[in-house]
Formats: sequence, structure tokens, C-alpha cells
Amino acid sequence: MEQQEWKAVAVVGPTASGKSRLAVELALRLGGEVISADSMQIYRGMSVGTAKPTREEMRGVPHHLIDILDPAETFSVADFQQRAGACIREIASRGRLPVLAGGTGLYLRALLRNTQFAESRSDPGLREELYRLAEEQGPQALWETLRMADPQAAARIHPHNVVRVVRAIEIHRLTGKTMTEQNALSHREPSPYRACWVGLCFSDRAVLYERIGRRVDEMLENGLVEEARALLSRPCAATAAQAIGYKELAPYLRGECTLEQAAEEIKRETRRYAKRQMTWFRREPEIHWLEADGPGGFPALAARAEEWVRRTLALPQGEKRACDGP
RNA sequence: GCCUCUGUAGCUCAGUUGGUAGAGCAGGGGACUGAAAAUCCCCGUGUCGGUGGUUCGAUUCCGCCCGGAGGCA
Repeated sequence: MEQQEWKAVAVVGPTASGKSRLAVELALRLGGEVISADSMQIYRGMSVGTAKPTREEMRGVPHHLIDILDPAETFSVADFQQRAGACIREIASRGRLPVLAGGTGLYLRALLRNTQFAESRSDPGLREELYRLAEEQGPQALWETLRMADPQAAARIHPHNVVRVVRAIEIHRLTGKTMTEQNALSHREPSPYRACWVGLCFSDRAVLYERIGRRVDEMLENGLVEEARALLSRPCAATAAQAIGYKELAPYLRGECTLEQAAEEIKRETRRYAKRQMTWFRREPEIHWLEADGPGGFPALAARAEEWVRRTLALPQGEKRACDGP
């Protein structure tokens, strides 16, 4: 059977680097549509805090995987992989170019490398039981449990990393295979995607950190507190509850700290998040890095990105352009 | 003007009864296969305010100077 190959662009980078803007610009120039690869923008009611692109910022470009879930619903890499894959096929079949934009490295890697996950999902009851074990007898005891079942996985997971230890045990219990065996099976199928990765970086990290600080202040001016109040007053599943910008405001809303203190907390957590994102993306060998704060500003950046995408995806020059923008 | 306290890592401070120093936070690096904006691991050289003196040796003791805080007039 003939293997269909799907072209896609992936715009990545740390938070506040301008990914969304560049993704829209590329979509306009190349006749594309944007697919968000962001674990938090999928949730409704979390807009200011996740810097979700506004109607104006979308500039008429269709956006996918934004606002598709209620915060009470859980989400996972595998869900993303399945949904984003469907989006790519659908967009491409209409003759448009899928442009992934996002900072969730795990999601993008799993999607574009076509990682095959274990058949089983997760088991909340089992997780709870394992967490109780960790709490009552210590993380080490839980880790010992893993070591009996899957010594290789245990060797790679730090005993203190309870989340990972739990997942590895869960895989073993649910599938009968160790995580190690499972992982070995996860790249049997070649990826149907041919992706062009564009990464945004900065000449100096201080520049990024300034942007983060400014953006958090803007979020607060644009109603982040009200959004957080609304979100925190309703049931929230584990995934959405992790979002930066909301959980840090909880103490303020309870009157336990000042708004300034909460804002500093949000900024610091965002900086750390950006650092982790950079660590992740640095490891992706296919990323073509462009300086977001390089000379020539956004127009120059967009032009360089467009050229790189056209070249690597062998797109015909002068293909339909929705509009170049001013 | 006088008296007291104080000046140590980007910040807050500990410490050396004289053998050139260490915590928290900030920050940096890394890991990552169904919660990933999460979770976890590793990383501490700095004219110990300046300058003279005592000493084999001073950040530590003494003098003076400079900066900060408080008190008395």
C-alpha cells in the first residue's frame, strides 16, 4: 500500500517568544491553517492566562485545537496525537498547509515521530492506590515496587519522581508489558508526517524574561484575576489545574498574599517553564533556529521563516498567498 | 556633634574562639513515551566595604576612613 506523506510546519519556542504570531503569518503566506500544540489552550475559559490568540491576532486564519474542552475534562499526549493527526489530514486534504504552533514539546514529538502508545489508557483507581503507597511508606517503597516489575525502567527513573514511577507501574499492571518493552514497540510505524521545524530563540535570555514580565502584567490588566476567579470556582481536572497563572492566584483570591506577590510568582514560574521548554527543544535535532529579536524585526523573521519552510518542504515558489500583510 | 548597631554570593542572612567561607531564595544545566504550563535530578570563588597595623598567617583582633540603620543631644 502506498504511504501517504503529510507535510506540516511546526513553529516552536519558549512561551512569550511570539510563536502564535509567526504561525499566523506563515499560514497567511503559505495558505495554511494553525493547529495549536499547547496543552492549556485547548481549554475553554482559560484565555488570558494561556495567551490564547485573539480573533484579531488570528487574522482570519482558522485555528484548531483551541477551546475544545471544558477544564473539567482531562487530556493527554495520546489524545493530542490523535486529534492533531486528524486535523493535519483534514487540512491537507483541502490543499492547505497545517502549521502547528505550540510549546508543549512532548505533544509535538509524539505526534510528528508517530510514537505508538500502549493500548491501555490510565487507571485513576490504581494511581490513587500507588500514590497512597508513596505517601504512607515513602517514594522509595513505591520505587522498589517498580524495580521488581521493571528494573530497566527503575534504573532510568529517579525514586523521587513519583509521577513517573506511578506511570511506569501502571503500564506494567495494565498491559502486562514493562514500560521498557512498551517503549521498544513505540516506533515500529514510520511517521506519516514530513515536518519542517522552526524554533524561536533569543540573543539574550534577559530579553525573553523581560517579555515574560511584561506579558504577565498585561494579562493582569486584561482580566486574569477575574478569569482565575471564575476558573477556580468550578471543578477542574488535573490537566487544567496545572496551568500557570491560575494556581498562583489562588492564595491572593483567598486573601493570603498581595496581588504583587502572586504576580511575581506567576512571572517566576513562567520563567522556569520557558527554561524547561528550551531544554526540551534544544534536544530536537530537526529544529531550524531563528532569532526572534534579530535585526529587521518581525518582517525579517517572517521572511526567513517562510524561505526556510518553502525550501525544506519543497513548496512551489509563489504558491497562493492569502495576503502578505502590511 | 556624640553613642550604639551594621556592611560576607544577584537578594536575605549564617559563620570562622585568627588557618581566605556556607544556607535559603533568585539564577544556570539536564531528564522527559497516555497529568508535561506537570514531575524530577544536578550546580555555590565571593577584592568576606576600603585602608593601615598586630600576627608566620586577618574576612575574623585593633586604628582610621567610607556607606547604611537607630539612639542621645
